[in-house]
Amino acid sequence: MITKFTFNSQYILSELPFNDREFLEQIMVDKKYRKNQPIFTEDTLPSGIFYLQSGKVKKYKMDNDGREQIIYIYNAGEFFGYSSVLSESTYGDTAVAIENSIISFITIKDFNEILKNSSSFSRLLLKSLSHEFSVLANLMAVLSQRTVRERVALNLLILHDKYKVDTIENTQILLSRSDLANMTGTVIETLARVLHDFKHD
Amino acid sequence: MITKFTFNSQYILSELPFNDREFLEQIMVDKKYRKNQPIFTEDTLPSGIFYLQSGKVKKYKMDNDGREQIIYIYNAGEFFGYSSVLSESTYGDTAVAIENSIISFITIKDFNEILKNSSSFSRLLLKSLSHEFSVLANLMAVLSQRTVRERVALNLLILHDKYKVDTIENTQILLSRSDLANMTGTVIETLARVLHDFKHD
DNA sequence: GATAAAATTTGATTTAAATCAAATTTTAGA
DNA sequence: TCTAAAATTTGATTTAAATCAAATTTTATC
Repeated sequence: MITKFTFNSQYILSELPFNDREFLEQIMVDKKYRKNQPIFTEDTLPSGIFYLQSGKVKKYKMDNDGREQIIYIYNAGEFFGYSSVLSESTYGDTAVAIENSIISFITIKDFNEILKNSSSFSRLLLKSLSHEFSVLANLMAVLSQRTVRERVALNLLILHDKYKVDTIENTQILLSRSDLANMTGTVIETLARVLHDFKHD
Repeated sequence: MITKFTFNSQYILSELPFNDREFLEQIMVDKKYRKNQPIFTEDTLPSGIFYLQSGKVKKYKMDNDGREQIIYIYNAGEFFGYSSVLSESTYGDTAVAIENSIISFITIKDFNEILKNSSSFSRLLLKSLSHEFSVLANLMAVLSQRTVRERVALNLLILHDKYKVDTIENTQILLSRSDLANMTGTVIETLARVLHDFKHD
């Protein structure tokens, strides 16, 4: 059920043939990002794609009034920022590290190179992107049809899954109220009230 | 601006190398669909992909209470239903013809064949799918951040573009109130009121 | 460790939009 | 063309959630 709301590009690296994977790992360049540090910004041209080695990254769209709608929160092992490169357009959203993160970068040139040479890679990307498309469609339906309470509950489930470590009991969701509100599509006051109510259950 | 909200897979056919296009057009099988006839249904397994020769098709998700959220309305020249095949999953939504339509069908077998043999085709699909992903992200932000009035106005612009014929003046949006409401994420009563208000402007 | 700043919670009020209900108009079928 | 059914509009009311405001708690900095 939760898979309807989570991307799964993690399998790209693991399912890639050895040679392709070797090449990819050689050309990736790691960089550390501190919490709150931007990775790319809406409406700018992409210079490559990203692979999240560790940490968490939020991707959001900002409206005219400065309200942000979080589209997705990426977890370790996921590729991101590739759809703008593939569609040959500017970034449609902004990506910011919400924890200290280590992110690998692959230049457009290298990305196109591997895309050209590896049909496995492009096939895996197509598969991953198709799933991501369905996730956004599911999120769309939730945003328009479910109440704030239901959306908060769903997002807590999704986040629990993303933040889970060794044992389920130890899972802590280290996310600000404003990020959770911006994921859910509500304001922080309403979110605080809903969370308060949930504690009685 | 409107391009942020419209798919553009039309270019796939036109940009395809001659041989690939020939092959594709040979294997496509046309079928007529009457208004309101379903094309595929949520949670069923895909047996191929579709190309809309003429007419209009809505794709929507149904929630438990029977409310539908329209994800997209396809126009002539667009491919659809391919993301479920690519992600190797069941259909995440239901497609229904909202006008009498002619739709070409390509079996999974043939689709995978051309995908394997034509790097142009897979590259074009990747490009198209990436754009479609960004469209859904944009729609998500609109659904969560804009008022009903704003969403209705935006959807009228989008539909005007989809329904436009020879001259702009002749454009008629032949879409039921309930479909427009389900696109906008509202109920028909509210939609009727908003449209009433718009007529004074 | 004290203090300021930021984040979160709680309270009161407003508002946009849904719901419920009924009237009117349009469409389709006999 | 008449009639019934479906679609749309209009009206009254309710409700979920946003907004405005202030208090409290947490976090970061000197």
